[in-house]
Amino acid sequence: MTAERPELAKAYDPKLVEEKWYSLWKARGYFHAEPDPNKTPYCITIPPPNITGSLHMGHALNNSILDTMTRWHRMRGFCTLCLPGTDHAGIATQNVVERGLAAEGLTRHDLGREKFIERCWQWREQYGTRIYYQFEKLGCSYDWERVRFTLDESYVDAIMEEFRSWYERGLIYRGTRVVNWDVKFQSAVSDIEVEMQERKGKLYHFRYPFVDGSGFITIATTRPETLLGDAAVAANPADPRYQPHFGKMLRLPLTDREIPLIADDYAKPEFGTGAVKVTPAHDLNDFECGLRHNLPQHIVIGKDGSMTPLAGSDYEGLDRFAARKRVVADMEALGLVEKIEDYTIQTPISERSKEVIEPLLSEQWFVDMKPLAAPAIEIVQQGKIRFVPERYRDIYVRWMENIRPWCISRQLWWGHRIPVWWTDEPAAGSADPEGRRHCFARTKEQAETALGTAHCWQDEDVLDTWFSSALWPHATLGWPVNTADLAYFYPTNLLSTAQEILYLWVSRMIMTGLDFVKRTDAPEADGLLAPDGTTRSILPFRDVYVHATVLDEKGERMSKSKGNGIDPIDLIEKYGADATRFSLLQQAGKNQDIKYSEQRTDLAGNFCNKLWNASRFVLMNLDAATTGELPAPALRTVADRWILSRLDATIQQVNASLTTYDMDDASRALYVFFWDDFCDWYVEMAKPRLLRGTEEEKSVSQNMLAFVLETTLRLLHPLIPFITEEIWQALPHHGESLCLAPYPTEKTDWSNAEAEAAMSLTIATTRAIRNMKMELNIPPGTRLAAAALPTDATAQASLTSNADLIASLARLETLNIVTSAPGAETGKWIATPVVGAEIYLEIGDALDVGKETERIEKELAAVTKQIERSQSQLNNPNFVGRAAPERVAEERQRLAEWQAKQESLEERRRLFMAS
RNA sequence: GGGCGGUUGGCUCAGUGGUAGAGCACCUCGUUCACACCGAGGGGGUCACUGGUUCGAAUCCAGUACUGCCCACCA
Repeated sequence: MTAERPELAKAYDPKLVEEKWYSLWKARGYFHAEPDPNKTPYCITIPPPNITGSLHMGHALNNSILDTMTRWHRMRGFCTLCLPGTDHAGIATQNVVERGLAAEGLTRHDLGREKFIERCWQWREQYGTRIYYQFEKLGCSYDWERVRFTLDESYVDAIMEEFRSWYERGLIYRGTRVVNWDVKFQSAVSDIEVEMQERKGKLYHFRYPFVDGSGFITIATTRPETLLGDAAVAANPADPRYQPHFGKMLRLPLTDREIPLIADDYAKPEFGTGAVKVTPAHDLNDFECGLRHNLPQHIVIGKDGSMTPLAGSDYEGLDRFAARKRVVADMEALGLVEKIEDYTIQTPISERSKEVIEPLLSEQWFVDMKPLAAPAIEIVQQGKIRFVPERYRDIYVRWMENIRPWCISRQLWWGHRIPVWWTDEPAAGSADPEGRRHCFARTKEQAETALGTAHCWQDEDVLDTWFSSALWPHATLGWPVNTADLAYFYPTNLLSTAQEILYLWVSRMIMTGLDFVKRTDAPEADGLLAPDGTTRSILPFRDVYVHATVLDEKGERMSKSKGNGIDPIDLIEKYGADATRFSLLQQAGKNQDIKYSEQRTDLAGNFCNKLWNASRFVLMNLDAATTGELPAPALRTVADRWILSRLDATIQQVNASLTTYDMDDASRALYVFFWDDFCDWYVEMAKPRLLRGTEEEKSVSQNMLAFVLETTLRLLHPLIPFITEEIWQALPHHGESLCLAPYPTEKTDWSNAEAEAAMSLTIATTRAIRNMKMELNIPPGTRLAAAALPTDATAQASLTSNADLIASLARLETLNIVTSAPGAETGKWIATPVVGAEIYLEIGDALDVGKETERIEKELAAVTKQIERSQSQLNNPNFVGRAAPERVAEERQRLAEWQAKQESLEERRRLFMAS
């Protein structure tokens, strides 16, 4: 308990509050974690943002969630590590650096590989970590002493080990197949980095004549330029239109080639003419079809997107789109165009360059994913990795079951160069004159030894960025070295991410984790028994939370090109980090997307302001002797017992909601408790004793307020860390920072049904009186006398003990608890029934018979409606016979209450009619 | 084409079998002791549609419509 406590400024200014705390927390090392055998570990390795990135709304949402979970566990006493880092982001970074070069009129080839990579590093030094500063602004309590980057030396060791292992096991292999080719980067990109867009195009119907002059076949295509690479025309074997012609040769127009008409069930009879041209080098389907029929693979489009010599001298060197026009024109000149239709084409676009992807036959490195996917499916099906929301589990499994080989080579410079060395000299003693061989090696020396020759060179390509991020959870903790961190913090607890990288990233982390991290003494829940039967393959994380996508207020995806993005840093500047976090957490539940509007943050800021002002009120009424210790039960008023009961319910709700990642429920529970229960009722009920009570009453009230507020701040801190710390420091408290204060846990002895019932009668009575005054336009300053006629002994007791309280809340002169209705003959009072009592308000000459009759009629109508509903239910023999008996009794009770109310209203109406 | 969501007051969303809710917006009132970024009171919804299950459906089931997202090699 510190005697000297800082004071709270009069007005809440998030900027002043937030600036000082982060650096203090960081300097004191609260966020740094070292393995502690006396504690349970809790670990998150945050999704590493690209070094090209700056904070966007998705980051803000995800990191608000991650930090809330981190702070919550730290306060609960876990040894808590949240490890930050960044991703080198191959294509994205190369893109920005090349753009920079272009501004200087240079290309990467002007610099050469080495100099270019130097430029990338410079860029990374300059801008690559600015997002860390933005995380700090958001309040993220990450361990900055453990920052990792995917090109760190130790991280590279992990990637080399991954490659070596898969290479030696034959899982990594060299293959020639059609890949998605990005002509701008001149590199392969993965299926996942290709987005399909609907674009307007044409469907061209071309005639291919038979060589023997017996007519022609019409085929349809959206890419006429690929005609030049056609190796066959296929039709379905069951298609009677083509059955007589299978095996006949066709003359491929614009070329001197003859191609066969083949039978393959990949051709669908119902589409177009039922005949499809086959271009094995430029279409994945055609490629596979070509393999089945041993067709030649004519590469007619080159890596730069222009036509190759194989396309013929008329076309060589033309850009693919120019070649398209030229082919159409030439076909028209030959009279071989049957028709051209408008057509919507699903066009593959490269996510990074936005260029149309060219499917292209090329030689690449692949990983065979099937054997890696099997355990990754099993562990999820066994429920050892929990997906939240659950629906993503099935989506994951379905995708994993259909997994395809992963092309991991990229023809880029920025990234991890593939650790494979080549030579064209035959191995010693080998009879094979075709000596092209390769081996795994990290250095030329190793390669020379392995290949047995000095004449060798390293593969030019680099690895797909996701090849490195796939190792994130274990590689950041030290793998392949079995460090103390890895032993203690792994498996990690939570992976929270956006749904679009479920496959790209999450599934691959699961596969690599299970494949590479194995332990002999691991508990069953941490993994799968490995094939050797003595070790267990360890899962990388226990929970996968897939957060919502943040859309704009119209429900559209935020994007730079649309210009509808919101910069979270602007929000933090304007409303504060606490309001920004709270507004996002309030919307983060099991929903698939969030329609965000700035108004939400403004409103969350109002909540912070309310918190500030209510705290200021409490603080200004404390004195030096206030300890903030909970007063003994005998000293607590019914209101005190009530607020503790509400507080306990809130503690339980918040802890339960955080366990299931229902941030929205946790936020709502805290909002309602603080604003409605604490501010609107408890503080108002505390005022008489706090401001005008005896010394003892005052002291109990001060300690109650300080205690409840301090507990509430601890509950709120993981969500809104800055403002809660600022206020907490000004309150009586234990410890040096709220970051390290214990998180509230349920206190079942606070739960108090009796106090809740008594307070709900108090609140209902207060509302009834306020309502009567308002409806009859009684000037607010008027102090009236009121009476309450309880319907039973319990109500009698609680009304009697709370009479003064109600009088104060409802601004009455007095509230008398009576045993019979006040004299009806005066006609100067009005009444409202509540559950448990009849409330009378004496308004004397202010009574307006017309208005009062109107008020009674309105209430009667509502009551009558309820009675009718209730009666029809109770008159239904099926309901009485089949519904649960408690339910029927409850309905009877309810009906009785409505009827009592109706009776009293009718009685009142009669009196008014008479007067 | 396949899969998965959503549809509740003017707006944004809670509510998963038993009396339709919140915040904002709207209307009325309020400058005495934290907060007008506030307080008090009020109006406003046949819970998208159709059918089914049930004593009883916003809630469960089937279908329809609209809408969004993810996946996919139909020329």
